[in-house]
Amino acid sequence: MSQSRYVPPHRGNTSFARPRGRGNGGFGGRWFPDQVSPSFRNDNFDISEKFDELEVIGEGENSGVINFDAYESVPVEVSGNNVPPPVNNSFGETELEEGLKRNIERCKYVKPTPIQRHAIPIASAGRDLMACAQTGSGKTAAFCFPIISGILSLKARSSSGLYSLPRGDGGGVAYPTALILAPTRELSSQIHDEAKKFAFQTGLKVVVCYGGAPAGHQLRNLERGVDILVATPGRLVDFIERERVSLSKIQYLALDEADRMLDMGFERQIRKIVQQMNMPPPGSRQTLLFSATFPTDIQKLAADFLTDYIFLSVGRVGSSTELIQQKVELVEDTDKRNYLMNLLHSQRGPGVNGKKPLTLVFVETKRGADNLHFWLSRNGFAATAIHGDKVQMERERALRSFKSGDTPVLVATDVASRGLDIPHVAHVINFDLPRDIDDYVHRIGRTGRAGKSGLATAFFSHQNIPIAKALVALLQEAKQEVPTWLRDYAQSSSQSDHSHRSHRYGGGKYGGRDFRNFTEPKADNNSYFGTNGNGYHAMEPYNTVTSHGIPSSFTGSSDNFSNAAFGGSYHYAGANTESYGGDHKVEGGALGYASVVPSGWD
DNA sequence: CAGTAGC
Repeated sequence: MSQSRYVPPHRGNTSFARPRGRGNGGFGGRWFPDQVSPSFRNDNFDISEKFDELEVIGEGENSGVINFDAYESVPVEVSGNNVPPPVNNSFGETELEEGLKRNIERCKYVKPTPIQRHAIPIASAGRDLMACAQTGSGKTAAFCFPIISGILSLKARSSSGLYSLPRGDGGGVAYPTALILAPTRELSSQIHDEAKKFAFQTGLKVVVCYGGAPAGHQLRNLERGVDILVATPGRLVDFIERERVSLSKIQYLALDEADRMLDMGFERQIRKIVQQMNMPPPGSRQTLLFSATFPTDIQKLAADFLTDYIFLSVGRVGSSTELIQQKVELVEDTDKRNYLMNLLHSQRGPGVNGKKPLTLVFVETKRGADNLHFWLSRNGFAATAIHGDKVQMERERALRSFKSGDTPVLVATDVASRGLDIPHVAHVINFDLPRDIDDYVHRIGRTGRAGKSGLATAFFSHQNIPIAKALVALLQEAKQEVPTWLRDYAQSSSQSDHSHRSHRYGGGKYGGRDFRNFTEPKADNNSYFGTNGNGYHAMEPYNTVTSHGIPSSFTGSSDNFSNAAFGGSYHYAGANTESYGGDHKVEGGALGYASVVPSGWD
């Protein structure tokens, strides 16, 4: 086995060997003892100094030690054909390239999070993947590691003459090998920072492109060569149309916040980039989709981009949230400001290390953000605001000022709701609740990251009745207290989950279910479909899928299913992870069809 | 309807 070959990097002295890791990954430049994870309090003090010593690029804002205990008992669902087994307890077991492993070690990530344990072997095996995992549980590394490792091994082979991987061709056109797309500029920037750390001294070049910043600098970076391009859609399309970037050599495509990227407002751009800009088709590239939420209707859209993919869900979709204490208060619009003021006053005491606790306040509109920011400032609160009508410099300044604690209150629109890893956010306040419950999940996920606890307070007004039902379901799922009045609203409202998407959760609310398992017609003699109850069906996780051939009823029925594979599936509770494979039984038969064999990319 | 996203 490859793990016996793994040789820890030479500088791995034992004082490093303790669980620590990433939120969304990062180097611990600053680190504050974690009030809520006392189990690690005594052995973390040396993170930053060890780190700085290594000169590994800059300051990882998203530093942090993972409280692994918080993740030990999460449910996992995996389905698809021939699912590669997870690794257990260390990155040493993975088949990642040595250069990357060295950086992982430098990052002090000694132990993969659950999403990493499962996703890395799947992605390393070259499989397409649709993955759901809680906010703050380490998704960025989960897709970055296999991509970086994969490119490194391609290059290794290339030097022996097997592959030719063009980078800038001298004609001013950049040919990235991997493309990572994200829905906001700040998130792209964050992913870029992370990926650079992971690719440190490997020779790989990571470049980021997004709007609102001068194009010249980004273009110069592209000209110097790019292996991994991180981008937001608009600027990328611009560069492609100007023929400064070509996607014709793409072998890895990752969509972070994938459901967002395929939702209205982004879907067309993504389809254009992926399907109409010369990118190799599914089967000729590897596609990785990650998010904390993955509504059924979006899963169906996403299937267009994938081939014989594996669906992976770690923890309830839209949940991590047992770590986040959620409160819902009945506050009418006219009372919100006073209520907020009281809340902020009540938490004015010194926070971690004498810093004020950071509070992130979400509002519905850009104008609302400005108004509330102004009002807070006038009332003596050091606040700032971020939204899409601000110029990029202001956006970045606001974020920086919030992270540093200079302005411990940040008023934000949904521009800040997804992916941003801001350490030490103690409290997320939904001043205005979003219309979509998934947005709520992402917003509160700005706290309670990397296994730490957090607090989320929502102001529920009359206008929010449409999401009452979904909110109650979510609170129950996360084992939170549900106010009686809210339960009443939920029962009285005829609204189902959403105004126009009531079917989105298909067969299982928040279940992180693979839609292929409950929307497909049952295949005879394969009773495995539709057996997903609440229990954990103990299953043999791998080598269960051997059959081929797809029922004719599947084949031409829908574009959405053209690439889908229907295969084995397993669930288990995290309690079983340590003895993985020991106590699982085969769940049932499997069916699938021969996957498209990758046939090169040009 | 809001929000994100290029000049």
